[in-house]
Amino acid sequence: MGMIMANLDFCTTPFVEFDDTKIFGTADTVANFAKVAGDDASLQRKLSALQRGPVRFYQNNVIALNEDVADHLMFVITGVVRSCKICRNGNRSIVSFYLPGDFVGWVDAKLSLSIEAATDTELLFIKRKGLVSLASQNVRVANVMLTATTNELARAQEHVLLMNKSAKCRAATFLTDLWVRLGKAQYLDVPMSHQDIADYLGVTIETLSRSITDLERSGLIARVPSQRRLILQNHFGLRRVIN
Amino acid sequence: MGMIMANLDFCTTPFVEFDDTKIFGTADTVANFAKVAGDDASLQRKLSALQRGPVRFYQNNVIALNEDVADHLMFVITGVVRSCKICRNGNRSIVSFYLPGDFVGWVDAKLSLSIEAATDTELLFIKRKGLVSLASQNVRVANVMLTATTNELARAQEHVLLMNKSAKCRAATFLTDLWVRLGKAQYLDVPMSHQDIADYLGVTIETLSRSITDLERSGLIARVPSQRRLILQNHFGLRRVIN
DNA sequence: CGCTCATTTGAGGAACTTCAAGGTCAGTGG
DNA sequence: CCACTGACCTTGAAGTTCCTCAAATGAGCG
Repeated sequence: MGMIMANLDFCTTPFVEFDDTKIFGTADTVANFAKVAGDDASLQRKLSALQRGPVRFYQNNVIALNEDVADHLMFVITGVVRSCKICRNGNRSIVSFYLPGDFVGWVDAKLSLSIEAATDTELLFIKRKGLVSLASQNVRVANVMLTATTNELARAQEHVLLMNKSAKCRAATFLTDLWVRLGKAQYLDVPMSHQDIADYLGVTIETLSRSITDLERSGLIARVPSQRRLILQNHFGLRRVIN
Repeated sequence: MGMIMANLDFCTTPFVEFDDTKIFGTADTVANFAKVAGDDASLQRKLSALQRGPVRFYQNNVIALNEDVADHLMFVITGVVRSCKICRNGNRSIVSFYLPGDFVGWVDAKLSLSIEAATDTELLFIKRKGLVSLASQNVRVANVMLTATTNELARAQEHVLLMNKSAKCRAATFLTDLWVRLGKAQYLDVPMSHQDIADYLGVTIETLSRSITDLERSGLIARVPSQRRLILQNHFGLRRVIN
């Protein structure tokens, strides 16, 4: 089964695999936590003993504050999850988006982020300690955990790099990476709101809008009216902007 | 032994501990990789079999390109290491600083960063595969790895958050966190150059200089002339700026 | 249609960068 | 001891990017 690990947000290189077996789902589909176990039926049972759910959340529901995730990790099955922080002056920053196949909640407490549903979403809740102790008995589980954390680390580092670029570059990078993650389809249907994207990219919604309009005027992308749907037209040109 | 895990860069909450035993060194001292093993002599031997070094690098030496770190992880014993990227227009971004007790190189390949010595430094090179397989036999090693990666992830996420603040706030945050990490001594001796700090904070060196001068004029910090030495005078005021 | 919410557009202002020059300090050689 | 040098940091003035505030437009829905 050529399933792809949804390694998640949008400033990162496309697909990540664990071992030789690609696991989890693509971004626009459904991920399956049991696949962490591969064909090992006994391990599958142990894994499912750790999980609760799937639990459904609607757009903009708060799923957890990460003070609360000390006991549980989350696993995204469908939809998009965001982790964000609102600081005293009212500004919101989105630290990360999580797509199907991603684990949420590696980082507990330290920074107090809010885990929220960016779209309607379904999640599994997984007992953290159980998973950790399973990992110390099973190489496959340990590797999945290490891969998941280092992948998220890589994405966070790319995010830091992105914040040093111009607004237009940030927008072009975001859209291109999203398009790649969603399987390079003809149309790019953006699942999250402009406000979410703006808060992720560290610009205002007005600046984001202007950046996208700018990309459109340059012929790099086109918009299908009346939907959050785009077409990336000039990949070479986009690559030039991104760099 | 009340040793503190040097969890590294400067936008993060102060001290992180693993298990009940605090390991590694403080930032201004020397870290010891063998302490990962605790009192287990057999494990200590296995760990030291994986390591090469310590290897010494001088300031601004390139230690590795992270395409090269597929086989090896690094462990900082003394000094400060930076990971950075220079993009086509010549701008340099520093993604992270690593202090004694930190592991460098969890993220291989994906984003092509350069690992460099921000000060004179001593490193251990550790066989990645050996450590990973050791972790699947030993809970303690597995936990150290998970803690190290999630700590670095937390720092990277704080870094993202920091990039959405004003230049003055970024500078105040950086200096305060650095002061905490260095043990809250009377003086804060900044180990890295202003250029490095500026590239880490995503501002120009001029803006950084103006921000620091501004903090000084407000009486929040004071400078000891002729050295990279500061005194944080008004912690309450700094906290107000940081937020 | 009329409402609401999301996005777009415009004009002015603030924050930061760029460019250019000056200052400080440690090391070096006279 | 002093001048010279180079690395590093600071300061000033002008320019650019992005933000803020305000208003208009568009999309979805009863």
